[in-house]
Amino acid sequence: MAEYSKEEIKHIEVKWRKTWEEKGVYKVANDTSKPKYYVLDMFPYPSGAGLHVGHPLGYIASDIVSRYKRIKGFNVLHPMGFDAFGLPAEQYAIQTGQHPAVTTEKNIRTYIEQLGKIGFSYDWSRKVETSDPEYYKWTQWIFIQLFNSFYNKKSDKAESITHLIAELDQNGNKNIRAVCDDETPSITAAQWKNFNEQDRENFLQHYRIAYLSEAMVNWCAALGTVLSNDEVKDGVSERGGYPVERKKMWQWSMRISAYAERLLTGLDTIDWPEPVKEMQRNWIGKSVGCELDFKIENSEEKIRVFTTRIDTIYGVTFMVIAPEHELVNQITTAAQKEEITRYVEIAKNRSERERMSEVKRISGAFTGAYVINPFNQAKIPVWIADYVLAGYGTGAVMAVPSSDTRDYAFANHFNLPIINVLEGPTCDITKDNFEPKSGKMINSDFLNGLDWKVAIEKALEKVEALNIGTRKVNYRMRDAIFGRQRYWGEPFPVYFENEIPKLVDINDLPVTLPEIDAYKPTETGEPPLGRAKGWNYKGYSYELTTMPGWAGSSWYWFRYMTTQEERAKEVFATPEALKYWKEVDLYIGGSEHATGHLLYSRFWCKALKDLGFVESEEPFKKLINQGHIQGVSKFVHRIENFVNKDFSKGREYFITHSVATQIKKGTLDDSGWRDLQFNFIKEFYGQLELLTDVEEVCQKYKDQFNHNRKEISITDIHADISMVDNDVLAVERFKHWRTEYSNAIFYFDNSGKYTCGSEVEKMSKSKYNVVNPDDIIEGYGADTLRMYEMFLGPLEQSKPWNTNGIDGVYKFLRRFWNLVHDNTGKFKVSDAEPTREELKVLHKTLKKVEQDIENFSFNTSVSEFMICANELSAMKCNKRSIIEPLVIALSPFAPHICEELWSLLGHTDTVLNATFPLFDEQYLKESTFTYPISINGKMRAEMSFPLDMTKEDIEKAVLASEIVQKWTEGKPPKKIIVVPGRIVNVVL
RNA sequence: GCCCGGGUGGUGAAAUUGGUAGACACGCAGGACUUAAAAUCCUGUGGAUAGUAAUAUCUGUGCGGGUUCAAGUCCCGCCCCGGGUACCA
Repeated sequence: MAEYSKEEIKHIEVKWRKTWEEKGVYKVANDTSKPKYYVLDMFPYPSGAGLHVGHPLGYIASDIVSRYKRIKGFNVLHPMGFDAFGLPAEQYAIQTGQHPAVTTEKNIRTYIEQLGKIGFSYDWSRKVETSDPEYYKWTQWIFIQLFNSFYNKKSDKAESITHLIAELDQNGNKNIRAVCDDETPSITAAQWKNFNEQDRENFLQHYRIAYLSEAMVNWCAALGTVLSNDEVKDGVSERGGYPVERKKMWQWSMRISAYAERLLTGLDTIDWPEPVKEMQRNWIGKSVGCELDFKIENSEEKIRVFTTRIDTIYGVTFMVIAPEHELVNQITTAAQKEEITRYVEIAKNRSERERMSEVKRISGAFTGAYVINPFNQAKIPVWIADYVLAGYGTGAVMAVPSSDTRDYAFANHFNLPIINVLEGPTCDITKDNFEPKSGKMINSDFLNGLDWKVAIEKALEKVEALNIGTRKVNYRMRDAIFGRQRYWGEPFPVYFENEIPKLVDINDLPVTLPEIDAYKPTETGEPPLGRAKGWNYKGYSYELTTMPGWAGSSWYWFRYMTTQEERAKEVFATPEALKYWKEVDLYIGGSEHATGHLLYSRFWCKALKDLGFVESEEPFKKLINQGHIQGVSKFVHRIENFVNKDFSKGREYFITHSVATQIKKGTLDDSGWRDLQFNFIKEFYGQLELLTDVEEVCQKYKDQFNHNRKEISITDIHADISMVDNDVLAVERFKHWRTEYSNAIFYFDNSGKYTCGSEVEKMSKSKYNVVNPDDIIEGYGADTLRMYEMFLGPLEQSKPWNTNGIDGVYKFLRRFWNLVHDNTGKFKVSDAEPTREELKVLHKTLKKVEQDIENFSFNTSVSEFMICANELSAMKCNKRSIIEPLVIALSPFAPHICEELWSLLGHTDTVLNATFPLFDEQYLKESTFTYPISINGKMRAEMSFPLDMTKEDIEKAVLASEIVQKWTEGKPPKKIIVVPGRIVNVVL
């Protein structure tokens, strides 16, 4: 007996969460008698800032689906865990010396506690943490499987490396068709047999799926570590500003390129948002073309290029190779040496992103060398330029300035010739409508007159006939670097014996992270693990890099399938569980993972399937992207160079938002500036000067202010959003928080308030704009938080957080509660027969809600519930036959209040074991429809007609109506369109 | 730069996928209850013009064009914002 008040909400929510836990209602068994449904949220990284209101957005959605599917009769797996390895914890460790495991554990505990308060139906007994040795043991185990595999093109799948070795023993590699490095030599069985152990391993590395290779990295000598592109700004490290150089390093890599084709075609079999599929397709970047050798003039060397447009071969007027190309030094003539060296030096350390994005700044250098066009023996100059990347294709392009815009810009800039080889209305590269894939060939010898597509095929035949190149499918996707020069990651199950990488015995897993004295690289530039004392495998030193962040998250959904008890069985997941759960039915997470996590996970899933460990080819059947909740940051505005420093004695001056904006725009007028001066003086001297008027004061202190307005600027400084209410700053709290500003002077607006500026930014601790779900729950309860986050808008959309509308959701829940509570707060339900109107409201709601959940349109289902509660309130309906089905339908959204009402309605079992009520179409049938009557497409009137009325009758009735008569002025309309059950449009 | 997404009242948004633009909320305004405030309830609310009023007309979905009986929705060209761009997760 109570009102739906703050105290009551807390009481109800705490009570039910405790009961659910005690009864273990969320514990999921691998119960094969029921159909399964696997709902997964993307693994959170437990950051030190704790959970903010952005995190639960997707979790609430997946929880609604989980609860809904459960009351629809499915056995639902809905687990949660933590992607616990990562750079932030390590960065924190470097700064504070705290072991990352300690801070990570602490953060995880906070997350679990915060998640617990929202009422999620997770089966916590299945939790995984990637940094837990019991978990990463299996990550290491998977690495071992991949190390021991190669990709056989004949069977089109990964196989054991022993198959490859057997074949090498027999025939060398002449019959082997496997994915391997480009520079893999051809060897005979005899050669193979003569190889010593090291040669053999080096050779096998060309084939292994997990292998060592030289890869380009951003090396920062001062920090002794490798940096991500993210951490490099303008060629120097973001932290500290130390120089960064591009350097080749031996790194573990994953031969994901072997799976390029399957990753591409697999996209057609999964229900993912089209944009994400598109991004993966672009990332994989399949292009069909050919590789072609150009002989270097006066040399035996050749330069190999890849092109998709071999048809334009007669338009090649120069060649561009990457500054890192291996032949650069060799081919450069003495005269060009200096220029080339200088260019290479500059280009080398620029990031790929910079090199690709700076399209307007054209740069390059001539090597002095020439190659010969194999089709017409034309002599072609060879340039280097940084728009050509070494890592893509062959690192060399045959430039056709008449059909490629970058080549054209380059040719234009350096005055290189341009030969048109295509003719047609859209073939002129200087025109806006230029379309490279159009027209017919000209200036192209035997290709003349052919359509470009046909010409490609003809030219390819010629290439093959002349034996100067081969057809080739190229993928933009490169193999994935799998090593990190960091501490806080999975150690590799690898040690080195005489520089030969060898695997740790499976029975010795896991290789646990050793303790080290500091989380920094060693003095000699080795990774942090180099500091570990006495850390070795049977006397041999371990691999010192660790696995990247994506290692642990590339298989975690399999681990969840296995119950805690089964995990003791020494398997990464039991075969029974894998067979039952197969793959994730619904995966919810951000689209920022489109080309990282989601691609790597698909890759590992396929590899594990090839090796016979799992059943599914694809890990995530359906994917939904969730938008991000952004923060709204608040700013105070500090005016710079306005008051003389000697005079102000270091006191800062903060001015209210409207004035700051005027200063920024340069629209503040003279009296505004005068007020600024006057206010400063007034505040500076306290009450002393109040007797004098503004003009006088300003005149007196004229010299204390800068009157050159061009030198005056505004600096925006973050204010913690907890100190800002409705844009108004609590000035004293701000001064207390930022003691360096404790004696600052504030300039208020007319109403005597200090108004802050705001901006939408990422929600982050450093921007002081984090909103914690705990605070919302404290004020309104978890049910309101859940429904409000859904009510905010479509799940996929990003939006800034604001609590402006939260009262509406809270009021709805209270209204729903009040349907079955009288005004003294007493529970009251009627067993009377429902009216037809009440049944209509019920079934309309059930229909809409079910459809909306199936379409993941949760915001509209919340609205529908609101409409329903409004209508039932108006009818004063408290009938059990109406309320009870609604309680079940609402329970996935607001589980606490519904569980309470369910129990008040007399049920002893949890509402989770109820069955979702089906809607009945018979209550929704209408016999008439109110047609909008438009004139020339503009709605002018409404008219009701029976739904079975014929078009002709409607037409007559509409034309006869007064309103239409008014518009037609008696003349017959040009046309009249009647769409039954939709609209009538009269065209005049 | 390239790839992907988004832009609708003062605010969050909705719109049967080409068919009444602004459902549902917040906010605001007015009213009821109250000694008063809070809470609650009721009414109104895109903008402009005219009218005491019911109402009427025009205008309106980032900007400029187009297709159509009909465009927030489809097509072409721009502008702005967010994500990714290979060691953030």
